[in-house]
Amino acid sequence: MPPPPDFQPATADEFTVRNFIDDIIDEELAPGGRCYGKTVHTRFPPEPNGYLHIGHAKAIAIDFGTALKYDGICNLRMDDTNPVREDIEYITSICEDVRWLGFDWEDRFYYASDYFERMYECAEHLVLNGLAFVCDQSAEEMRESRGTLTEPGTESPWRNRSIEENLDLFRRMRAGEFPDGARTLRAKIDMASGNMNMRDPVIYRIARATHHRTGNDWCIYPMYDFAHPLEDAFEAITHSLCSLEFEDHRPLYDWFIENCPVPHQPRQIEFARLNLTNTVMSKRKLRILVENGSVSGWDDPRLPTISGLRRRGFTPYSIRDFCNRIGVSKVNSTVDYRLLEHCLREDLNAHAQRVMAVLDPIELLITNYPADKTEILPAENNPEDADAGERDLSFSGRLWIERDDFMIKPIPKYFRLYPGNEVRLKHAYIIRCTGYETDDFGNVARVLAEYEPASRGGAAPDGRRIRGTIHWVDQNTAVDAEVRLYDNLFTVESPDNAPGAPEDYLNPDSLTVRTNAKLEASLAEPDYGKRYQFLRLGYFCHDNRDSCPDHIVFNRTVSLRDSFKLPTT
RNA sequence: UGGGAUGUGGCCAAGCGGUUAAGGCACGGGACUUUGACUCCCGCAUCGUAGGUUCGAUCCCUACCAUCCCAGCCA
Repeated sequence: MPPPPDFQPATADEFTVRNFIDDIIDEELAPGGRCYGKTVHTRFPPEPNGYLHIGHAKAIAIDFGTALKYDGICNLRMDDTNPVREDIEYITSICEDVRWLGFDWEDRFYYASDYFERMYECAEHLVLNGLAFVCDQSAEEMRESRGTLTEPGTESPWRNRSIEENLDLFRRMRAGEFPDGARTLRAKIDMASGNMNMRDPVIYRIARATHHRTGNDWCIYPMYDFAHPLEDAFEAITHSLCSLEFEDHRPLYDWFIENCPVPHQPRQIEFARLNLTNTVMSKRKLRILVENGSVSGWDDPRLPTISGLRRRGFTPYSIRDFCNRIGVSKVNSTVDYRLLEHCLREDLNAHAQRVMAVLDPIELLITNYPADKTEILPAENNPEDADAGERDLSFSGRLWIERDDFMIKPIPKYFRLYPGNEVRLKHAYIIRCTGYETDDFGNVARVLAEYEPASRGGAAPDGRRIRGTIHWVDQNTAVDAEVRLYDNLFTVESPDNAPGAPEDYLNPDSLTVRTNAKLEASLAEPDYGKRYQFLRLGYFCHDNRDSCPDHIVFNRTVSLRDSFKLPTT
């Protein structure tokens, strides 16, 4: 598939932070090790039943990143073994997201469903070796006989059928002779195991569901525990990296690898999945937010979905950087979302084009500036990047400035505009506030000031210090726009652990819309995928869904750090 | 006396018997500043607890405590 417009491919030199998985791999790659002489081969195996989120980004970064570190390869594989939950629509979005994140599976895009025939053969092999049996227990009976966490289960009455009968029954299961749920194929392991997964787990169920790829070819489908190790083995995966909850599935993973005729012996290694403060990460909880209208959709910019982050304006690099910085370990943890913001700002600071925009405008009238005069002032595009060049700004005596940048009676340490005070208009002139006008309601409607002609460009001719510099937009050329400001979706750090439901902690101010924003003229044409810094306000990008030339809509990706807090009114 | 795993500062996370116990984020100071941004300085831990082994333990042993995962014909 073609790369997305803001494609930033991941490179091996990004992945230098070592972790415990690398220690294991190093050992296995050494002479005499399990993988001596082999190419490290990993895979990212999403189930196509939902959208990817930043938790997946961590897994993706580990799977693809580990391959990159070792000059190995990583497959993208749709783990589509349960047709009743999966849908083709998710496949495209998953591919798009992985690609956007900067990872490349080249020609190694696979479907678990492509292995259904080989998996079936493995199952027959188990039957033939007396390691699997067809069980007639109902789901309820099976649950009852499974035992509990502290008590062993009891063996199924069908456990000791002959190999011939099992083979016959299993073939008839495949042939569609039995109704859904009537029988299962189970591995014959140990009903007394302390590990529930080893208590004769089901490996095939009967389900007449139309599979998005195999259609109605099958009426039996393999279970994850059986299918996954086989998929890995078929693809010659050396390291099957997954999250912690599969730790106690590993004995079963190994059991299938040992007992099935597979060409390779992959090893499963588990790591802790990502949790982020002030948000939720599970597909189920995200779905609730989408379906109950708490957010506008799966790509709502407040969501930690990859599509939401993309729409919000995150860069792929910042997400990869974040994944590298949080590290990889086996400790359940919740990472402060501010680390994510830090990675974002760091990337954006270096690359975002600076522009000026006023989100909550009030008029500034420069009384000693000729009424019909207009001039063009140069402005640097990015002080962090000398190659970014300059652009022209139009200036006149009638400007828009930020409401927050004026106070009738200044609070302590306020060095913006107030009667009598001097301030610099960024890139333009030094002005002194001479007064203000209010509307019928007593609100400030217009600020009056005089400019110092000799300070063109912003420098004080006598070198005196000007404490405050504010941004502005020329009324003559201003572009109207809607600007959306975002804050945490939840007011508590761990909505997952707080009493009640996450929805009880939704932040009513997670979205603030400024419908009357004024932008400098250079922003008249939408440039999707381009990131801007609105001076003193933060980083912004066009909303990739709603912004158009007739109605410009910007999203605030993240605010600038701000050590000065205006009292909240 | 079910099984599996984990415990290093507010949040992540190095450390693998001898270190002043890395680094990042956050936080608090300060410098610089035509973005109160950026950048730069400074500050910020005795390693879950209790014993033990050792000349010496965050690293080894024992016990205890806490937390997480597992009883889908989901993945």
